[in-house]
Formats: sequence, C-alpha cells, structure tokens
Amino acid sequence: MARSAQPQDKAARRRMAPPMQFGGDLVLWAAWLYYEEGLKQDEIALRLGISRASVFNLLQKARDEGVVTITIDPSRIARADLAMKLHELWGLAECYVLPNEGGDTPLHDRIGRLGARIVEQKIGDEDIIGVAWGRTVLSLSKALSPMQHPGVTVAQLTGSSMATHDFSPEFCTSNIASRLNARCVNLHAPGVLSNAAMKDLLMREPMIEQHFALLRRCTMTLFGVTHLDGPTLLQNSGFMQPSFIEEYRAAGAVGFASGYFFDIEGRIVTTDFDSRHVVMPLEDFRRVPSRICIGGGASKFEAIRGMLRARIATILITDQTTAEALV
Amino acid sequence: MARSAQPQDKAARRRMAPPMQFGGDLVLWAAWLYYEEGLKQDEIALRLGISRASVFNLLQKARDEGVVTITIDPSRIARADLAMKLHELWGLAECYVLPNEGGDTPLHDRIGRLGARIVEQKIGDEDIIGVAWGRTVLSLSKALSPMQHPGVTVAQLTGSSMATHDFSPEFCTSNIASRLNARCVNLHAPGVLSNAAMKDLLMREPMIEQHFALLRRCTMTLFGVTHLDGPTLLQNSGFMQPSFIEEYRAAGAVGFASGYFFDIEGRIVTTDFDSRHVVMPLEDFRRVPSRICIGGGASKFEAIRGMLRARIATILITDQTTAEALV
DNA sequence: ACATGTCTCTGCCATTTGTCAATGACATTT
DNA sequence: AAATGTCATTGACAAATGGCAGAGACATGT
Repeated sequence: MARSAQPQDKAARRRMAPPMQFGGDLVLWAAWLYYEEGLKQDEIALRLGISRASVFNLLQKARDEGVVTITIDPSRIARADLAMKLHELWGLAECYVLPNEGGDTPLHDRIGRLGARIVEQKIGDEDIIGVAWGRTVLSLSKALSPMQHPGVTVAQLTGSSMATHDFSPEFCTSNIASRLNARCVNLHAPGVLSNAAMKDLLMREPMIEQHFALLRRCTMTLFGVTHLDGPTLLQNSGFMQPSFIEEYRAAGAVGFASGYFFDIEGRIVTTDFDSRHVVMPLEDFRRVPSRICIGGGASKFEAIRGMLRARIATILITDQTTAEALV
Repeated sequence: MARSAQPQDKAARRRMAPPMQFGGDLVLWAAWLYYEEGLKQDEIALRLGISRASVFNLLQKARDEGVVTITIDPSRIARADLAMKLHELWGLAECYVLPNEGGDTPLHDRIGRLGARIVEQKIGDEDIIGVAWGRTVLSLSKALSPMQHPGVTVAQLTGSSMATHDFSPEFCTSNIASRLNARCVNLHAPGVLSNAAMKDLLMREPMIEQHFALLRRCTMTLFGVTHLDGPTLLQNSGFMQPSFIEEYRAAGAVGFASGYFFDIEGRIVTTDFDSRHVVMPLEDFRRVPSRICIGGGASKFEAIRGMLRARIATILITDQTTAEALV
C-alpha cells in the first residue's frame, strides 16, 4: 500500500489545489501537522502537494525561525540535586548545573546554551538587563532563540575596550537585544581611562550619568567570571594591561566578575586602578534583584568560589565539575 | 565502525560508573543531551550506559511529563491570513484557524488541541478562568500539557446538569485545573431549576453569591457553541429538555454559547426558561476581558456567526471551513 | 533569444528513530 | 520455597528521517 502509493504521488499532487491553505504559510502548516497532529512527513507531503524532502526543509525552517520551539523545563534542572546543594550551601536564589557528558563543543558554548534557555525563561516583559561581556556571555547571546520582547531593555554594564576580539561589550549587548527584539542601550565610553580626574569628569557627563541611572533600574544582570592566573581575556582583549592585573593579584585578588575584583575569601579588592575604571558602583550592583553569573571550567573554580563568597551573584549557571568542586 | 561497536556495548556499559550524574535524573539528562546538545540516541545510550531503546523511552517520558515541550508560536497562527480577515471583519481581538488537512481524529479533538496551545500561552499567573462545558472544551482540557500555575483559579461558569455524559461542567473545570495545577472552584448548584422562585432563592445563598462574585472577577472565559437543530448536546446531556429548546427556536434562536441563546442576527433571545437558568448575568459576562470561544464544524456555522454578532466572544478558535464561511 | 547565476525542489540512500516480543529482575501471593 | 504477577530493559527489525547531488524554475544580464 505504502509502496504502491509512490508512483501516484506526482499525479495526486497535480490534482491538488495549489497550496493556498493556512494563509499559504507552508512553514506554519507543516509544523502544525507534524508537531501537533503527529502526522508523518509523507502524509504532510501528500496533503500539501509537495515532496517529502520539502516538508523536511519546511520543518527545519520552522525550527530555525523559531516557529516551533523545543524547551526543557529549567526548574527541573534547578531541582537536580547538585544544583540544590549549591543553592543551599551558598545561599543562591537559583542554581543550574550543566551535565559533564555532553557533545564535543567547547564548554563555554555548552554553558552558554544552558544559560540561554534559562534567560529566555526568566525574562519578563519590562525587564532591564545589564550585560557584561566575556566569552561565555557571548556564547549565551548566540544561543538565544528569537523572541518578541519589545518592552525589554538591554544595557551595557561596563565601558568598552578596544575591540581586538570578536566579543566586545557592545557585541554582547546588541546580540542579545537583537535576539530578543529588545532595545539596546550601549555605554559609549572607554572602560578604562588614563587617570582618575578624567573618570570623574566623564562620570558627570549627562549621557554617562543617564546611563548609570538606567543601570540602577536594572532588574537583571548577566556576567561571566574570570580567574587571574596566566593569560586571561582581560589582558588578551586589551581591556586591561597585565601590570594592573599583577597589582590586583598582589593585593590578593583571585578573580574578576562584572567589573569587580575579589580575593579567595570573597573580599572586594581595590587598587588605584578602580579610580580609573568605568563601572557601576558595587552598592548599586548589589541592589539588582537577579544577578546571573555564568561560567565554568576547572580553571575558574577559585574565581567562582570567591565570587560566590563576595555575594556578587544570586543565580549561578555552571558545569558539573565546577559544581562538584563547590560542594 | 558503528557495526563493530555493537558487541562492545554491554561490556562498555558495565565499565561505566553507575548513573549518578545530573542528580540521577535520567529523564532530564537524556532530554538535555538530545534536544539541546543534539546528540544521537546512540551516543546518549553509550554515555549513560543504557540501551538505545531505553534512551528512547526516557525521551518519550520527558515529552509526556512535560520536561520538554514543543510549542508552535501561536502569534504566527493568528497572523495567517484567514485569521487576520476574521479578526478585522468581526472585530475580534484574536482569531485562530485550524487547517483543514489534518489527521483523522475527530474535529473537536483537533480544535481542542489548538485551543490548548493558545490557552497555555495566554494564561497568566493570577488569572481567574471561567469555564463552561462542551465536547470541545473537554477536548481542550485533555490536550493541555501539565503546567505550574498555583495562582490561577478555574471556576465553573454554569450550573451543573445530571451527568449522563462523560463531560459534565465539573469534569471540564477539574480537568483543566489539574493540568494547570490551579485551584478549582466548582459551582455546586443545578444549572436549571424547577421554577423562577427557586432560582431567586438559590441565587441569594451565600455560597452561590460568592461564586458569582468570583465569576465577576474573571479575567478569561472559555466556552463552546452549539447549534439548535436536531439532537444537540444540550438535550442529550439532559441539561435541557427538548421542549425548551423548541421554545427558543420558535423565538428565533439559532445557537447557544456560555449560557446564552441568540438569533441569527446576534440578538439575545430569552424565554421564561431564563428565569430558571443559573448562569452569569450577560452584562457581567461581557465585562470579562478575554472571552475565548472554541468550536467549529460546518454544522455550527450559523451558530458561530450569531455568537460573533452578539459579541459574546473576543477570541475565536475555529477550523478552516468555518472560518472561510465566515468571511 | 540565449546564457548565466541563484534558488528551490526532487529522488535516492545512509542513518536514525520507533516498535515490539522476549527477557530477566524483583515483589507479592500461595 | 515455589509460583505468579509486574514492570523496566533489551536486541532485532521496520519505518521514518536527514543529507546530498543533480534537475528544474525563475530572474537577470548580455
């Protein structure tokens, strides 16, 4: 029956009316029949008068365009017991742990994907999201699926650096904003100035003041962590000269997140450099209700622990290895 | 390579650590690797140390339990051009049209499924949903996927009938409430009383008064439509005797929705019967912001048109044939 | 009018997924 | 202790899907 149907296909197709149904929106049509009504691609092809391969292509398009979305309940991930332990142990509001055994994509991409799912789910219609930068944040931004959030604002948390890499702060924010169809507000200022006086001057600029006023209204922030051993992004990106990092390390700092340095006990570490560093004041930052830190990998363990002790994040997204080390 | 791997599987499995990762939540684990990381079932089986068939079963469980959900963007359905035409022509807030060419399940189940997707997407955390009854509403309730909406209230819109069928008003409401994990408030009163005096008396009962007060706070209602020709559910269900329906028909009524009769022009039709009929006053009903009518099939066309003219619904969910007839 | 480039669609084959009867572990009853 | 029932797991097989190279449609430039 299925066999003998093959030769009829073409004839049957010709007999059919041109595909004008469902507003001619074949992508939608195919997606509905496949995912909701559970028809086989064959059947859909027959009914729509196209080849099965085309149906396959339509379905792929539907997934790409976000007409159909496949979601994994993030609350279930938060309920997984490693996550629960971290949540209790570190006083986190929420915690998400990426399983170790995964594909062979780089870890930051995998964590980024997990982060994307969580951000998608948490985002509210009128949120103001402060976004820092980093490899994992960028991965997250790329993994976000297209959404309609015209009321959301994505704001740059830190000043910019010379973009020697493909992930500048601006790129992270604009990437996220475009996925969400949200407003993007960049901070048009260097992240590091040549002297303290210049910083003070700049901070009084109306445009900059306005931006920091906006940041104070953030409902959510999103940032990575970095450790300070060896060549990290901080220096590679040209954001900060090695000598300054050395200074912080000398003062005991083990990590950097969202603009702040901290030591192994979670104490904030400051040096002269802070007076030239354009960043949201820590008190303001700590007032943001949801502060999402995303990062993992064995090398970051100390930094993440320090960051947790410093209570910089309220929500942590990390990988299994790091999570296990943290309990 | 794939061939020769087969015999190794069992040995490989034995070598593996017991599956303790991801909180031992294999369902979640498999779902993540499959849907997010895009691994093949084979690979997952290998990494988890179970057979591929088990992976398949886990994935199925994940879908059944709602750990993963597959959604079709309902706004896209509303944007399909038939829906747009109805929206403009009838002043509906929203309109959704089910494609004709679908599986071979009964139409009301198919429309119910579409309705379920839309309700799932529209539902807010504190909604109060008034639910009438009918075959399609019941189908909808069965097609809802499990969700967490503890703040939502599902309230019975009309009084009860002798449940000669499997779809009583109570069954519709409790079904919906249990899917949503919402509060279920039933109306413990007959839908039709023997005389007007009895109705008046009953309406003054505190419990009943309370219920109607709750209904006035509804943010959303959900109901079907029925035509009045031939044996409809109204009589089959024992809700209403044929003679009364005859009376309404004699007065020009062509349909019945959510407790009200109306004629072909959309005028509300009343008879003596109304004075014995326990139902939300129409003025109150019309004040509910979202009034979702779900129903289709050629036989209901006239009834649906009358219902639309009577402005009973603000949102219509129907099938393509009916939609085409309505433009 | 013809050539050229760009896209989409097609038909086929390798791979992946879904189904099912049989197996074995474990709990309950006799 | 043996018999029986229940249920998750498995391997083998059938069906469905994904990928791809080439055909065909369509538009644009020569």
